[in-house]
Amino acid sequence: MPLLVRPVPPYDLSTSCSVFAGGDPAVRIFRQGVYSQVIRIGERPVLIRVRDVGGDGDSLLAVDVLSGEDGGDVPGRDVEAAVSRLLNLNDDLGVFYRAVRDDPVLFRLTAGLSGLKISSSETIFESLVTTIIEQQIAIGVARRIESRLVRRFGEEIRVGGSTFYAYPRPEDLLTAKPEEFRRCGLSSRKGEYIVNIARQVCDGTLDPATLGKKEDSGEIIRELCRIRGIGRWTAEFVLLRGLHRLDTFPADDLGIRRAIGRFYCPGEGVCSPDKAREIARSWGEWKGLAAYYLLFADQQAKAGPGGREGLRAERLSLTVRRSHSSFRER
DNA sequence: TACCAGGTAAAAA
DNA sequence: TTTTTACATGGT
Repeated sequence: MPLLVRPVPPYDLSTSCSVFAGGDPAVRIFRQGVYSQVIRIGERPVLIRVRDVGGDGDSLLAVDVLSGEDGGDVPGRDVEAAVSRLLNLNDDLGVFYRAVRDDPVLFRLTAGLSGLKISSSETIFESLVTTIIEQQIAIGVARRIESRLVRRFGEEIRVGGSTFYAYPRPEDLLTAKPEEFRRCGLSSRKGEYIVNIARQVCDGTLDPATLGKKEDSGEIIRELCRIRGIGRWTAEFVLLRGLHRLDTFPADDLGIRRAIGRFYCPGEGVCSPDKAREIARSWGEWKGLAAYYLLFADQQAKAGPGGREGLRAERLSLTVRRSHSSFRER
């Protein structure tokens, strides 16, 4: 019997998880309407499979929880909390849509992407590792390197004759050798950064939980930047994905600047970080989520209306657009 | 082949 | 203080 979870509407699982299409089936993937990943409940790794079984317009998620061969049951309430946190099911997008409805670009994009919520990393440590891997290289390349890393260092569980991997914890990476990172395609220097951070978490020098509770995002960014391998760009993405601070706006990010250029200054190419900040000013506490929508829309536009992805996305936006207006009122 | 892609730290100027 | 450079892989 699957666990049923009702997201705060609007929510669209297909759109929100489409970034994981083409992922590694043993690590994290969205395929045929099902999102699957190994998460930890307490310390226990379990495989979750999430699909939408809701009727017209209203999303209702069915979550199958599959333990490894030696495992027993885990509390449904804990799974619900973990999945809600991972997919940010309790975010109220209506508040965001109303906040940016006077911005013509975002008005149009949020209408087409209604129900798109950011997925979070399971832990702050995970978001640190992910974002370091992503530094400077193309996102697709980063994803493949990360997948090799998870397979190499993550705890494995066997479900139905297949193997799946949990994301490596700090203690799983403590003794990793530079050449092991190299074999995964990661530079040995990035490997160094990751092991250093793992060590700091294990010996208590760095306490992600305490860090995450700080009210002031700027203070967290300054603190993260003191860690070797973490610059402002990395810190800001950790705040977005690891701490779900949706007001964080990585203005230096090339992808975001390109997306803003495309939608706000057509023909001018990539815009400057200063210009990006200026345009983002009116988005208030929603700068980060707005940037995510722009990145997403930019990717769609790049895939092109003729491409498979483009066609799929267009069909999707047609089906969700019908229900969009109701979340926009008041 | 060469260059670039959701940067960063360290060396050089 | 500001400007280069090395680093990694894979797509164009």
